[in-house]
Amino acid sequence: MVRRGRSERATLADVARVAGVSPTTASKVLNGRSDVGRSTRERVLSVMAELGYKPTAVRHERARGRALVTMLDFVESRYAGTVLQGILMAATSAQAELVLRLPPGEPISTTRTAARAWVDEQKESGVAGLVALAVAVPDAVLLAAEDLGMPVVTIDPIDTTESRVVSIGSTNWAGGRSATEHVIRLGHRRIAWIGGPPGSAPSAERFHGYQAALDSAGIAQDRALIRNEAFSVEAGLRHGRDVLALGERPTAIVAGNDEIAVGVLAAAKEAGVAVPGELSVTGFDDTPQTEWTTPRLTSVRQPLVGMGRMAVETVLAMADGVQPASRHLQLATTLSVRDSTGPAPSR
Amino acid sequence: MVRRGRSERATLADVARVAGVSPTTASKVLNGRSDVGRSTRERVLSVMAELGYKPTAVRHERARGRALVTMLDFVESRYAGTVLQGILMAATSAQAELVLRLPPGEPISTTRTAARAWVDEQKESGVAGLVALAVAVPDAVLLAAEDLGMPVVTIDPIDTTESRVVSIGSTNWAGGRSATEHVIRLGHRRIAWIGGPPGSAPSAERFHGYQAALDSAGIAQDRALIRNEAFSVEAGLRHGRDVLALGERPTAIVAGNDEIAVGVLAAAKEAGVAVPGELSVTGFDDTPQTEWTTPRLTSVRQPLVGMGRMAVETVLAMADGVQPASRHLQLATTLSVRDSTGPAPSR
DNA sequence: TGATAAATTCGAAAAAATTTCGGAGCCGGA
DNA sequence: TCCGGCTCCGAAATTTTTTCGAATTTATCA
Repeated sequence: MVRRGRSERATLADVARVAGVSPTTASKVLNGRSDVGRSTRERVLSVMAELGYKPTAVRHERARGRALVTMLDFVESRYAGTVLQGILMAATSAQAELVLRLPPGEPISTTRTAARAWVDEQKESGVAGLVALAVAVPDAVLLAAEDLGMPVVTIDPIDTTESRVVSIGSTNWAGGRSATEHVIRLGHRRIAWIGGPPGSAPSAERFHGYQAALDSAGIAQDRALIRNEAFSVEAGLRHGRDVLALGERPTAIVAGNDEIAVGVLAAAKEAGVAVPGELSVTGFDDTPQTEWTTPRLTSVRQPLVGMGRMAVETVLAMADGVQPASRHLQLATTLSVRDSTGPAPSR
Repeated sequence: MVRRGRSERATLADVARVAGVSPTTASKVLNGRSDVGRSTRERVLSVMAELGYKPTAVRHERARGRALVTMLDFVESRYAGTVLQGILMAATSAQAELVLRLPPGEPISTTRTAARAWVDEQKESGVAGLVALAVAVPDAVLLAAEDLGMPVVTIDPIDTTESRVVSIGSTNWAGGRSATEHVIRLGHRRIAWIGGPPGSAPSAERFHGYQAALDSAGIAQDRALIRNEAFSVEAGLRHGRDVLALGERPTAIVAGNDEIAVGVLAAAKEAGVAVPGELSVTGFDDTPQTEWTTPRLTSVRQPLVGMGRMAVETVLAMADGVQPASRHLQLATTLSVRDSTGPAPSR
């Protein structure tokens, strides 16, 4: 009366029969009752696994689709929004659920066991992998994830020293270099750098690209023309004023991101310096703002959507057991040349 | 055989008897099956509450945490990003999972049964409610959600005619009115309106606020000064040029959003019209751009984060059975006065 | 407009799962 | 050896869920 062709699903009674116990006992095992002997419990459990028994009542069929957790701090920026768009699109087309999370707080990020419990919980609820967006994923969580076999991919990690984690970024170095080479090709020789916070890895990488371009063009670096403070309009404005007030002022300024560049444009306007006539300015990120600054801003475009997409694809592949070709993937940047850069003024 | 003194707990059968349905139906209500009529469901639910029926075995957890689905089309805008930030924060503090989704596609949005199956699926995977962000939620899905008792809240719904759905917005009308009143107080009398797409509800509401302010100040509307096309810099630029080229040009322009306002500013600069000396301009949305336009843009600030937060709180409350006070909630806007508005030129 | 198909809604019967309660076996002490 | 207390299990009763078919309403088409 049981193995009828129709009923594909194993029932509790089937499990009980195979395990040689009563349905009652099987039910007790399922519900974690205490009045079941250890060996009996184990036998029942193993039969359940074998028959693939699913508590009918517990309709937690995660089998439908995989879930993916994305951790991020702030959505409220175009950067995060755009990457998220890529993540969302990729997740949708891979038929994976996308769960958003703030990074875990205190106890989890520090304690080893708490982290492990957290990851375990994620796993339990069907999460196939983690995508961390521009957050400092704490070591504890990473270790736990690794131990439990949950793939983690970070996008633009704050702290890139951790090489165990798969990370995805754009070629900040190449981007910084291409922006700088662009103005060098336009004849500029006195080129300032105004970057983001000294601790920021992306900012540092972009800066190194700037340095590399200067080096290979045989241009000496001038300390006075190099600033690193913050990714903000205010910082750009302040350092822009500063740099333009120098006795021998630069003819080009390479900014660490678009906001800084906007600040620089404001400083130039203040000082009555014509852009691009007397000064060329480049940004980084190619945010929509670049289209309606005056003049329109030349900027390095990061493949933000592509980064999100790549992160999802990588995580899902890892969940399937495919190791990525490289632990650190970089997508190419491109330079969007607009009106804020021009030939160096002849003097 | 039922009302035994010993068994204090009401059983499903008791509920069914009191509600005048079969135990089968009561069970279906308990499990959110779709084949129960609306009124029957409500009756059973109320009897359950009355008798204090508790599912004997608190069906395998579920207690872990609630999940919330947010549907959105595009994350890649500051608007969506900011609202999402509020949603994420509120969801986190309510210990709810946040699942992101693109709006369901073809078969689901049209077919009745497909929509119902979709909602059912959501429900089974533990989703407590739906938040739809600036999307046109198809009727089919809404109906299905309502039938199955899944709360839905829309934020800035594209199509506000649907009054059954709880929606959250900002006071577009009041915002449009306050911006217009602001310039009226500054002495302007000839005030243009450049808004978004004619079909857009928010745009229309803002426009009506503009009209109301003119009316109560006793200023006649001038057809030539009213434009509605698109929420874009280009549209703002084009109509800005147009309006400024009029014989008797306006001394103030109220724009439907910040992008349009940016376009207007560009048009004014082109035409050599001083802002705010000869022309006052207001935007709508208070995006960060407003801070670094020249001059800095006066704009209506929407409580975007608050809207996200409110949506989550409302949905979760509804999931707990609390009906919202109103089916359409509006959060107040405030006017951020900056440098792009000034006294009307005396002539 | 009428007929035909499809869908909705409900319940009886059957199946599945859980709880109650009692009993077998197993100590250890009297 | 007998007794009380204990653990572990299952039969029966109870509760819940599922299946499936019927009655009714709604949509669709000729």
